Amino acid sequence: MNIYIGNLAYAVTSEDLQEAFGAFGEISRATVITDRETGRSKGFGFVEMPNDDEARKAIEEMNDQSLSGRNIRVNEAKPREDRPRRPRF
DNA sequence: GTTGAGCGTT
Repeated sequence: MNIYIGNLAYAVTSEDLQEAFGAFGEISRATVITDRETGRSKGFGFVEMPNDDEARKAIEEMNDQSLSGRNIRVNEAKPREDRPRRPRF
C-alpha cells in the first residue's frame, strides 16, 4: 500500500518518515518530495508498506499527529500524475 | 508552504 503524508514540516526527511512509519510495520520505500530546483522540501511525502493491514493502522495512527511542530495529513496515496516524458514502449 | 521529473526506451 502506498501512503501519502502531507503538511510536513520542512525539517522532516525521508529518514524521519521511515522511522516514524517503520514502527507500524515493514517499509519498502519512504520518500519526502523535495523541490528539484531549490532542494527544499515540498511539505509532503510518501511511504510504501507491503503489508496493507499495517499500512492502514499506520495511516489511522499517524494522521493528524504532530511531527516537528506541524500536524501531518496521512492518507492512501493516489497514483502519480502522469507527467510529460518520453514514450515508453 | 498538501499527491513524487530530470534519463535518453523504469
